[in-house]
Amino acid sequence: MKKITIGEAARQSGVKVPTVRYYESIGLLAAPSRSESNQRSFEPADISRLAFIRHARELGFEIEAIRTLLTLQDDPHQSCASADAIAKARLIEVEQRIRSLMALKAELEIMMDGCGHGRVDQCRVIEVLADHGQCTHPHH
Amino acid sequence: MKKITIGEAARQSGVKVPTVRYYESIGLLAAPSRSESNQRSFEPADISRLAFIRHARELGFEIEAIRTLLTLQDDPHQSCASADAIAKARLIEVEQRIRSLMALKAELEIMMDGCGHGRVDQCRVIEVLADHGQCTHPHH
DNA sequence: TCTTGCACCTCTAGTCGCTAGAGGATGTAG
DNA sequence: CTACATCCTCTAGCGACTAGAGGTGCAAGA
Repeated sequence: MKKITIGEAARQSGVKVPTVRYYESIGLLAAPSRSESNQRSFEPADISRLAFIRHARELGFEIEAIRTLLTLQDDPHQSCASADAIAKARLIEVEQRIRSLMALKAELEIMMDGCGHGRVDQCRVIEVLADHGQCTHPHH
Repeated sequence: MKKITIGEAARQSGVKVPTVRYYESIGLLAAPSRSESNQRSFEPADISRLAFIRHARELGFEIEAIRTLLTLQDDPHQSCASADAIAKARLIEVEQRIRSLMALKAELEIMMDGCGHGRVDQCRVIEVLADHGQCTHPHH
Protein backbone atom coordinates (compact mmCIF):
# COMPACT_ATOMS: atom_id res chain seq x y z
CA MET A 1 0.00 0.00 0.00
CA LYS A 2 1.74 3.05 -1.38
CA LYS A 3 0.43 6.44 -0.34
CA ILE A 4 -0.12 8.84 -3.19
CA THR A 5 0.36 12.46 -2.18
CA ILE A 6 -1.63 15.25 -3.76
CA GLY A 7 1.45 16.33 -5.69
CA GLU A 8 1.90 12.85 -7.12
CA ALA A 9 -1.79 12.60 -7.93
CA ALA A 10 -1.57 15.93 -9.72
CA ARG A 11 1.47 14.84 -11.70
CA GLN A 12 -0.08 11.54 -12.73
CA SER A 13 -3.48 12.93 -13.65
CA GLY A 14 -2.39 16.19 -15.19
CA VAL A 15 -4.69 18.17 -12.89
CA LYS A 16 -3.02 20.90 -10.84
CA VAL A 17 -2.74 20.56 -7.07
CA PRO A 18 -5.09 23.42 -6.13
CA THR A 19 -7.56 22.14 -8.72
CA VAL A 20 -7.55 18.68 -7.12
CA ARG A 21 -8.45 20.30 -3.80
CA TYR A 22 -11.07 22.37 -5.59
CA TYR A 23 -12.67 19.25 -7.10
CA GLU A 24 -12.77 17.69 -3.67
CA SER A 25 -14.37 20.82 -2.23
CA ILE A 26 -17.20 20.75 -4.76
CA GLY A 27 -17.74 17.04 -4.25
CA LEU A 28 -16.55 15.92 -7.67
CA LEU A 29 -13.90 13.80 -6.04
CA ALA A 30 -14.52 11.95 -2.77
CA ALA A 31 -12.44 13.23 0.12
CA PRO A 32 -9.48 10.86 0.35
CA SER A 33 -8.17 9.40 3.58
CA ARG A 34 -5.57 11.35 5.50
CA SER A 35 -2.19 10.49 6.89
CA GLU A 36 -1.37 10.99 10.57
CA SER A 37 -0.13 14.42 9.72
CA ASN A 38 -3.34 15.29 7.94
CA GLN A 39 -2.04 14.93 4.43
CA ARG A 40 -4.30 13.58 1.70
CA SER A 41 -3.58 10.04 0.64
CA PHE A 42 -5.02 9.11 -2.75
CA GLU A 43 -5.64 5.74 -4.31
CA PRO A 44 -5.15 4.68 -7.93
CA ALA A 45 -8.90 4.95 -8.57
CA ASP A 46 -8.72 8.63 -7.63
CA ILE A 47 -6.07 9.18 -10.27
CA SER A 48 -8.31 7.60 -12.90
CA ARG A 49 -11.18 9.77 -11.80
CA LEU A 50 -9.03 12.87 -12.01
CA ALA A 51 -7.83 11.88 -15.48
CA PHE A 52 -11.45 11.34 -16.51
CA ILE A 53 -12.37 14.80 -15.26
CA ARG A 54 -9.41 16.38 -16.96
CA HIS A 55 -10.17 14.78 -20.28
CA ALA A 56 -13.80 15.78 -20.06
CA ARG A 57 -12.80 19.36 -19.19
CA GLU A 58 -10.47 19.42 -22.19
CA LEU A 59 -13.45 18.44 -24.30
CA GLY A 60 -15.26 21.43 -22.82
CA PHE A 61 -17.83 19.59 -20.70
CA GLU A 62 -19.10 21.64 -17.79
CA ILE A 63 -18.55 20.51 -14.23
CA GLU A 64 -22.22 19.60 -13.80
CA ALA A 65 -22.16 17.48 -16.97
CA ILE A 66 -19.04 15.76 -15.70
CA ARG A 67 -20.76 15.12 -12.39
CA THR A 68 -23.50 13.29 -14.27
CA LEU A 69 -21.02 11.37 -16.41
CA LEU A 70 -19.18 10.30 -13.27
CA THR A 71 -22.30 8.98 -11.57
CA LEU A 72 -22.99 7.01 -14.75
CA GLN A 73 -19.50 5.61 -14.64
CA ASP A 74 -19.97 4.68 -11.01
CA ASP A 75 -23.06 2.63 -11.85
CA PRO A 76 -22.33 0.73 -15.06
CA HIS A 77 -25.71 -0.97 -15.24
CA GLN A 78 -27.51 2.21 -16.11
CA SER A 79 -28.50 3.02 -19.62
CA CYS A 80 -25.98 4.82 -21.67
CA ALA A 81 -28.61 7.23 -22.96
CA SER A 82 -27.77 10.06 -20.58
CA ALA A 83 -24.08 9.94 -21.43
CA ASP A 84 -25.07 9.88 -25.06
CA ALA A 85 -27.33 12.89 -24.65
CA ILE A 86 -24.67 14.87 -22.83
CA ALA A 87 -22.07 14.13 -25.47
CA LYS A 88 -24.50 14.94 -28.25
CA ALA A 89 -25.46 18.25 -26.65
CA ARG A 90 -21.79 19.08 -26.38
CA LEU A 91 -21.24 18.16 -30.03
CA ILE A 92 -24.05 20.45 -31.11
CA GLU A 93 -22.63 23.25 -28.97
CA VAL A 94 -19.22 22.78 -30.53
CA GLU A 95 -20.63 22.80 -34.04
CA GLN A 96 -22.58 25.97 -33.33
CA ARG A 97 -19.52 27.62 -31.86
CA ILE A 98 -17.43 26.70 -34.89
CA ARG A 99 -20.02 28.19 -37.22
CA SER A 100 -20.17 31.42 -35.30
CA LEU A 101 -16.39 31.67 -35.09
CA MET A 102 -16.12 31.18 -38.85
CA ALA A 103 -18.49 34.10 -39.33
CA LEU A 104 -16.40 36.18 -36.93
CA LYS A 105 -13.25 35.22 -38.79
CA ALA A 106 -14.77 36.35 -42.06
CA GLU A 107 -15.82 39.65 -40.55
CA LEU A 108 -12.43 40.25 -38.99
CA GLU A 109 -10.75 39.50 -42.31
CA ILE A 110 -12.93 41.97 -44.14
CA MET A 111 -12.09 44.54 -41.50
CA MET A 112 -8.38 43.93 -41.85
CA ASP A 113 -8.46 43.92 -45.65
CA GLY A 114 -9.98 47.36 -45.63
CA CYS A 115 -7.32 48.84 -43.37
CA GLY A 116 -4.96 51.11 -45.29
CA HIS A 117 -2.57 51.22 -42.31
CA GLY A 118 -2.84 54.95 -42.22
CA ARG A 119 -4.45 57.12 -39.60
CA VAL A 120 -7.43 56.17 -37.50
CA ASP A 121 -9.83 58.35 -39.45
CA GLN A 122 -9.26 56.21 -42.51
CA CYS A 123 -9.30 52.97 -40.59
CA ARG A 124 -11.85 50.38 -41.57
CA VAL A 125 -11.29 48.47 -38.35
CA ILE A 126 -12.62 51.26 -36.20
CA GLU A 127 -15.19 52.23 -38.78
CA VAL A 128 -16.70 48.79 -39.10
CA LEU A 129 -16.87 48.44 -35.35
CA ALA A 130 -18.59 51.79 -35.06
CA ASP A 131 -21.17 51.05 -37.72
CA HIS A 132 -22.49 47.58 -37.87
CA GLY A 133 -24.36 48.42 -41.04
CA GLN A 134 -21.02 48.35 -42.81
CA CYS A 135 -20.51 44.81 -41.77
CA THR A 136 -21.05 42.95 -45.00
CA HIS A 137 -21.09 39.54 -43.47
CA PRO A 138 -24.48 38.34 -42.28
CA HIS A 139 -23.53 36.42 -39.18
CA HIS A 140 -26.42 37.54 -37.02
CA MET B 1 -32.90 68.45 -26.80
CA LYS B 2 -34.52 65.12 -26.17
CA LYS B 3 -33.47 63.20 -23.09
CA ILE B 4 -32.55 59.58 -23.72
CA THR B 5 -33.28 57.36 -20.74
CA ILE B 6 -31.16 54.35 -19.94
CA GLY B 7 -33.95 52.09 -21.15
CA GLU B 8 -34.11 53.87 -24.48
CA ALA B 9 -30.32 53.81 -24.78
CA ALA B 10 -30.36 50.09 -24.09
CA ARG B 11 -33.04 49.48 -26.69
CA GLN B 12 -31.28 51.53 -29.36
CA SER B 13 -27.82 50.12 -28.75
CA GLY B 14 -28.77 46.54 -28.01
CA VAL B 15 -26.88 46.60 -24.71
CA LYS B 16 -28.89 45.61 -21.64
CA VAL B 17 -29.72 48.21 -19.01
CA PRO B 18 -27.60 46.74 -16.18
CA THR B 19 -24.74 46.31 -18.64
CA VAL B 20 -24.89 49.98 -19.58
CA ARG B 21 -24.54 50.87 -15.91
CA TYR B 22 -21.73 48.34 -15.63
CA TYR B 23 -19.86 49.94 -18.55
CA GLU B 24 -20.22 53.30 -16.88
CA SER B 25 -18.93 51.89 -13.60
CA ILE B 26 -15.76 50.57 -15.22
CA GLY B 27 -15.21 53.80 -17.11
CA LEU B 28 -15.85 52.45 -20.58
CA LEU B 29 -18.65 54.94 -21.01
CA ALA B 30 -18.46 58.45 -19.58
CA ALA B 31 -20.98 59.11 -16.83
CA PRO B 32 -23.90 60.87 -18.52
CA SER B 33 -25.61 63.94 -17.14
CA ARG B 34 -28.53 63.43 -14.79
CA SER B 35 -32.05 64.71 -14.69
CA GLU B 36 -33.43 66.55 -11.66
CA SER B 37 -34.63 63.25 -10.32
CA ASN B 38 -31.17 61.72 -10.71
CA GLN B 39 -31.95 59.74 -13.80
CA ARG B 40 -29.26 59.23 -16.43
CA SER B 41 -29.73 61.29 -19.57
CA PHE B 42 -27.79 59.98 -22.57
CA GLU B 43 -26.84 61.69 -25.80
CA PRO B 44 -26.79 60.21 -29.31
CA ALA B 45 -22.99 59.90 -29.12
CA ASP B 46 -23.39 57.58 -26.12
CA ILE B 47 -25.66 55.33 -28.15
CA SER B 48 -23.01 55.09 -30.88
CA ARG B 49 -20.39 54.29 -28.29
CA LEU B 50 -22.57 51.58 -26.80
CA ALA B 51 -23.23 50.11 -30.24
CA PHE B 52 -19.50 50.15 -30.91
CA ILE B 53 -18.84 48.31 -27.66
CA ARG B 54 -21.58 45.82 -28.35
CA HIS B 55 -20.33 45.04 -31.82
CA ALA B 56 -16.77 44.64 -30.56
CA ARG B 57 -17.99 42.32 -27.78
CA GLU B 58 -19.87 40.26 -30.33
CA LEU B 59 -16.58 39.89 -32.16
CA GLY B 60 -15.09 38.64 -28.94
CA PHE B 61 -12.82 41.56 -28.13
CA GLU B 62 -12.03 41.88 -24.44
CA ILE B 63 -13.04 44.93 -22.50
CA GLU B 64 -9.45 46.16 -22.26
CA ALA B 65 -8.99 45.82 -26.02
CA ILE B 66 -12.22 47.75 -26.53
CA ARG B 67 -10.98 50.42 -24.16
CA THR B 68 -7.94 50.87 -26.40
CA LEU B 69 -10.04 50.86 -29.58
CA LEU B 70 -12.28 53.51 -28.07
CA THR B 71 -9.40 55.81 -27.18
CA LEU B 72 -8.20 55.39 -30.77
CA GLN B 73 -11.63 56.32 -32.03
CA ASP B 74 -11.64 59.35 -29.76
CA ASP B 75 -8.39 60.63 -31.28
CA PRO B 76 -8.60 60.03 -35.04
CA HIS B 77 -5.15 61.49 -35.80
CA GLN B 78 -3.36 58.58 -34.25
CA SER B 79 -1.89 55.80 -36.30
CA CYS B 80 -4.15 52.96 -37.07
CA ALA B 81 -1.44 50.45 -36.21
CA SER B 82 -2.72 49.67 -32.71
CA ALA B 83 -6.23 49.00 -33.93
CA ASP B 84 -4.74 46.85 -36.63
CA ALA B 85 -2.66 44.89 -34.13
CA ILE B 86 -5.62 44.31 -31.83
CA ALA B 87 -7.79 43.07 -34.67
CA LYS B 88 -5.03 40.86 -35.97
CA ALA B 89 -4.41 39.31 -32.56
CA ARG B 90 -8.11 38.63 -32.30
CA LEU B 91 -8.13 37.03 -35.74
CA ILE B 92 -5.28 34.71 -34.77
CA GLU B 93 -7.09 33.80 -31.56
CA VAL B 94 -10.24 33.01 -33.49
CA GLU B 95 -8.37 30.85 -35.99
CA GLN B 96 -6.69 28.92 -33.19
CA ARG B 97 -10.00 28.43 -31.45
CA ILE B 98 -11.60 27.14 -34.62
CA ARG B 99 -8.79 24.64 -35.10
CA SER B 100 -9.06 23.34 -31.56
CA LEU B 101 -12.84 23.10 -31.75
CA MET B 102 -12.58 21.11 -34.98
CA ALA B 103 -10.33 18.63 -33.18
CA LEU B 104 -12.84 18.41 -30.34
CA LYS B 105 -15.65 17.87 -32.80
CA ALA B 106 -13.75 15.01 -34.39
CA GLU B 107 -13.11 13.43 -31.03
CA LEU B 108 -16.70 13.80 -29.93
CA GLU B 109 -17.88 12.24 -33.18
CA ILE B 110 -15.63 9.26 -32.73
CA MET B 111 -16.98 8.87 -29.22
CA MET B 112 -20.56 8.99 -30.40
CA ASP B 113 -19.96 6.64 -33.29
CA GLY B 114 -18.69 4.01 -30.92
CA CYS B 115 -21.71 4.21 -28.66
CA GLY B 116 -23.94 1.20 -29.07
CA HIS B 117 -26.72 2.87 -27.06
CA GLY B 118 -26.69 0.02 -24.63
CA ARG B 119 -25.62 0.00 -21.02
CA VAL B 120 -22.88 2.14 -19.56
CA ASP B 121 -20.41 -0.70 -19.34
CA GLN B 122 -20.41 -0.94 -23.13
CA CYS B 123 -20.41 2.79 -23.65
CA ARG B 124 -17.58 4.26 -25.64
CA VAL B 125 -18.43 7.77 -24.45
CA ILE B 126 -17.59 6.94 -20.86
CA GLU B 127 -14.77 4.68 -21.89
CA VAL B 128 -13.01 7.22 -24.06
CA LEU B 129 -13.33 9.84 -21.37
CA ALA B 130 -11.87 7.47 -18.82
CA ASP B 131 -8.91 6.48 -20.94
CA HIS B 132 -7.39 9.15 -23.03
CA GLY B 133 -5.13 6.59 -24.70
CA GLN B 134 -8.20 5.41 -26.59
CA CYS B 135 -8.64 8.81 -28.06
CA THR B 136 -7.52 8.27 -31.61
CA HIS B 137 -7.49 11.87 -32.58
CA PRO B 138 -4.21 13.67 -31.92
CA HIS B 139 -5.44 17.08 -30.86
CA HIS B 140 -2.93 17.63 -28.08
C1' DT C 1 -57.30 61.33 -5.88
C1' DC C 2 -55.67 57.10 -5.46
C1' DT C 3 -53.30 53.36 -6.89
C1' DT C 4 -51.21 50.31 -9.92
C1' DG C 5 -47.35 49.25 -12.30
C1' DC C 6 -43.38 50.21 -14.65
C1' DA C 7 -38.77 52.23 -15.12
C1' DC C 8 -35.37 54.04 -12.69
C1' DC C 9 -31.84 54.37 -8.65
C1' DT C 10 -27.86 52.16 -5.56
C1' DC C 11 -25.62 48.46 -3.52
C1' DT C 12 -24.25 43.78 -2.70
C1' DA C 13 -23.58 39.19 -3.92
C1' DG C 14 -23.57 35.44 -7.16
C1' DT C 15 -22.09 33.08 -11.56
C1' DC C 16 -18.04 29.53 -13.53
C1' DG C 17 -13.82 27.22 -12.93
C1' DC C 18 -10.40 27.92 -11.26
C1' DT C 19 -5.90 30.71 -9.50
C1' DA C 20 -3.10 33.38 -6.23
C1' DG C 21 -1.63 34.47 -1.93
C1' DA C 22 -1.23 34.56 3.22
C1' DG C 23 0.34 32.18 7.00
C1' DG C 24 1.61 28.03 9.01
C1' DA C 25 2.91 22.82 9.57
C1' DT C 26 5.41 18.87 7.92
C1' DG C 27 8.58 15.97 5.18
C1' DT C 28 13.06 15.16 3.05
C1' DA C 29 17.91 15.73 1.49
C1' DG C 30 22.49 17.20 2.44
C1' DC D 1 20.54 20.97 11.81
C1' DT D 2 19.31 23.60 8.29
C1' DA D 3 17.30 24.45 3.96
C1' DC D 4 13.79 23.91 0.99
C1' DA D 5 9.96 21.62 -1.06
C1' DT D 6 5.54 20.22 -0.20
C1' DC D 7 1.64 20.06 2.28
C1' DC D 8 -2.43 22.29 5.03
C1' DT D 9 -6.56 25.89 5.43
C1' DC D 10 -8.65 29.99 4.35
C1' DT D 11 -9.86 34.05 1.79
C1' DA D 12 -9.98 36.88 -2.18
C1' DG D 13 -9.57 37.67 -7.09
C1' DC D 14 -10.28 36.99 -12.24
C1' DG D 15 -13.81 38.57 -16.50
C1' DA D 16 -17.99 40.23 -17.82
C1' DC D 17 -21.64 40.40 -16.47
C1' DT D 18 -26.42 39.00 -13.93
C1' DA D 19 -29.73 38.78 -10.15
C1' DG D 20 -31.86 40.52 -6.35
C1' DA D 21 -33.00 43.61 -2.39
C1' DG D 22 -34.87 47.75 -1.14
C1' DG D 23 -36.13 52.22 -2.48
C1' DT D 24 -37.74 56.60 -5.54
C1' DG D 25 -40.20 58.70 -9.42
C1' DC D 26 -43.66 59.12 -12.85
C1' DA D 27 -47.64 58.47 -15.98
C1' DA D 28 -52.14 56.58 -16.78
C1' DG D 29 -56.48 54.38 -15.58
C1' DA D 30 -60.60 53.77 -11.97
